[in-house]
Amino acid sequence: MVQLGRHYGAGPASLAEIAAEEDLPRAYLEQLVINLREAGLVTSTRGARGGYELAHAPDSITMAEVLRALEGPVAPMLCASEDPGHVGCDRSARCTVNLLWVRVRDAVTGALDSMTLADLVPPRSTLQPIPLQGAVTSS
Amino acid sequence: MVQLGRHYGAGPASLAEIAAEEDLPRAYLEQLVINLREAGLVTSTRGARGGYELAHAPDSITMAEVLRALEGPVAPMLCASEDPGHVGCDRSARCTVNLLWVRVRDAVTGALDSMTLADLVPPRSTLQPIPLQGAVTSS
DNA sequence: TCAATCCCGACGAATTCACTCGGGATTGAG
DNA sequence: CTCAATCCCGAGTGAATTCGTCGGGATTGA
Repeated sequence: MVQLGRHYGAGPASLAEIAAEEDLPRAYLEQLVINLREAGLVTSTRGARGGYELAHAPDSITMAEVLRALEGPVAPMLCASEDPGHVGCDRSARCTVNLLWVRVRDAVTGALDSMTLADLVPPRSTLQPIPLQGAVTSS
Repeated sequence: MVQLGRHYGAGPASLAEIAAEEDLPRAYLEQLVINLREAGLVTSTRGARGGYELAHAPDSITMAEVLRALEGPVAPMLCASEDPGHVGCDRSARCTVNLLWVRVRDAVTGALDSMTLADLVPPRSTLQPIPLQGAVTSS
């Protein structure tokens, strides 16, 4: 997750922390992170004070990698999956629409490849601290 | 559907015909075509010998129009819908991932806009008649 | 030893997708 | 005029996917 990118270089982050910051159930995050670990994108440290860390720098991890790890091969339709071993649909011979999906798929992967985790880690300077519409202003 | 593109200029095609050629249930096609009609992409003729026709030339209908008619506004995630009146997700303020989805969406619409129905009507000369692997070869 | 943390498999509810069903409204042909 | 072909329409169903839960086991620093 993006949260991990923000946290990069500060040691492992526990799921409990991330769950609190992202407001998502911890049990759910566990499932997601399993895929990230198997894809080699994050490393885990077990035991007390353990947690997860990015396996390498945020700007060397493309969103395509992340998405593939979380949701499988990019495939707008099953007949246009990235996975070379995908099953062709029965109509494959006459189905010209496949061309369309392949183009869409390439457009998507292009967009995903062009962004890295670092692009989504908000530069602190330009990001407002979310003022909660005037609740606790110091003025 | 593409089938209608092939049929362009030959008078209305009945759903029964299309269903036979595409090997899809007629009742299902009815549902799809309703959206195409409401979007002004096809016109219908009722009564005996009626059917559907493209409302204008295949090369003036982009696949983006077709897809929007059939599946609603392009939206890889609900927080990045084309529809300006979409609901922002609760995290909208701090969620930088939105940027990613908007880019993906634009890549997709770009690809869809660049193709017309005419691109998917197979040029007869280059399309094999599907030989059914050597069943009736004349050699 | 103990508590924090990761690890893992199974389960469940909500939503979406592809498709069916049954019947009504229109209209050309005989 | 009548009839059959065809479009029109809303409701319903079954499977798959997505998002999330639950309970318990394995590791490890303090």
